[in-house]
Amino acid sequence: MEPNDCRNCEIRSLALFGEISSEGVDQFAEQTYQVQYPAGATIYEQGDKPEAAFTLREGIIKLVRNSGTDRSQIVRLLVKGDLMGIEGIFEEPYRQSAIALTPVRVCYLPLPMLDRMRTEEPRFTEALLGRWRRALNEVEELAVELGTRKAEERVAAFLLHWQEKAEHDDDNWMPFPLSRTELGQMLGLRVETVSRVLARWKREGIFEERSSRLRLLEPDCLDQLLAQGTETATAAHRE
Amino acid sequence: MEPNDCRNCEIRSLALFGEISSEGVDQFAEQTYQVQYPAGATIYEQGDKPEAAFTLREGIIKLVRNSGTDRSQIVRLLVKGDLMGIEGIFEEPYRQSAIALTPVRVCYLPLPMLDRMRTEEPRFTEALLGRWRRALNEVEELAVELGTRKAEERVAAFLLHWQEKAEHDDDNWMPFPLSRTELGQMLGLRVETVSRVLARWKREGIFEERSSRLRLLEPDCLDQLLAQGTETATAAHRE
DNA sequence: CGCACGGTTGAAACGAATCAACAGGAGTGG
DNA sequence: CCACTCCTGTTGATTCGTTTCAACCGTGCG
Repeated sequence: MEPNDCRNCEIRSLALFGEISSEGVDQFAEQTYQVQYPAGATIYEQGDKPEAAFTLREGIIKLVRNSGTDRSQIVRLLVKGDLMGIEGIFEEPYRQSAIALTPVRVCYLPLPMLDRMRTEEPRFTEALLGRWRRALNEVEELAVELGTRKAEERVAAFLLHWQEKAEHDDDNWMPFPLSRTELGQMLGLRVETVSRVLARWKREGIFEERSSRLRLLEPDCLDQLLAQGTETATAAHRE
Repeated sequence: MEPNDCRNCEIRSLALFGEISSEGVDQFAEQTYQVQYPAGATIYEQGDKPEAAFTLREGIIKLVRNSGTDRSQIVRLLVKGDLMGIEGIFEEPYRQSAIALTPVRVCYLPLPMLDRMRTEEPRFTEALLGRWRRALNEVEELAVELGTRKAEERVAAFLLHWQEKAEHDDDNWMPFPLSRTELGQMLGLRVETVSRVLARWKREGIFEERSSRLRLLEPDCLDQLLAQGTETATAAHRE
């Protein structure tokens, strides 16, 4: 819990400060703190009054929206460099809960500091804009999957997207910290459905899994599966 | 197709310029134009290279995302004052197609002008931020509906939300310019399913419909329907 | 007048949810 | 150290909801 050296942050290029001048960063750095949470911890809860936003430095976080239903929906997965909880600068309660899927390290960015940045650093607002835009894009994509694809396709699409997004190390092994239930909460499916699909694909050698990591062996297989839903779309371009 | 008097625009309080000083508005006003489109017209198409953004002055527009599938997904409905196509200022192709559901009037906001505004008017970026934030919120809500609710509930939720969003005139009649097919494209359902639900509700006197307008007679009925899915959630707050 | 299109309805097929049971591993307490 | 429980993943059988296929109606339009 001590002030950061944000100027030399190893993920600064990814993070919010990456888009702000080094001198600009320095004056704010001392007001931020790094915090760690174990897997399963709640960083903040939907509906709570925000006192800070967070940059994710290490680990993976799910943003969960609870809504009326007994089923909750994961609306986004965050990886290194992602920003969360920034809705606070609009005097708005947190719109989702942020829950660690792995042990995580986050930067704690107090709201008053962010408010000052917003007025003093024009680039800051620009940076936020870019983030919000990308977030919107991701959620829209999720909505499309949920609205137009069936179970198998959703799982396939997820795995392929996730491979892009998550940092797959040396030999295509990527982190896969979601339980079957959670994957279901992301894709609008029940545990059993997810389990069946994955179990079958594992048998068929389409991917392998080891201690919360996963590797696609036949990504083309999944591509094809998605392409099948597409064939009419490529031929006739209307609907 | 002649320059606007944006300063005295009757919807300025809603629109993008509402958050910018009157003097600021004037210097940009002469570069904007009003354009009309008939129902069914495409204002812009997903994937195209943007040359402008648009403010919707009158009418209703759907934002449609085409994705791989043969089914397309409506990701948002726009009403008076809403902004669309602003992703252009990031050198990004349009992410959805914008299609008029009714005859519409829009303001044409050329990209070069918006670029200048972005650098010269700090409040402009702020204004965008607010809009992006609200859009994200809406799409997240859509994703939750798609992921967690079944057909009937989705339709009910839509009608209730739409009543909030659309301007219901004197006696609760609201515009309802969507075909059953389109409502299906919004809610991830097929025409027949939507039709069945609505037809039944109409028989049961839950709402009435007249020439693209609709009035809820028993909104409480729909509320209850949504609440049923909720009961476990209010009792036990986890899942 | 005939045709196309949007909405409606029925019957059958299909996909996913639900219910139920079990296996394996982690953690606990005797 | 073993017995027990709890939790996650798996699998099967059944039920339920939605899609699909098909037919029909009414309306607007060429």
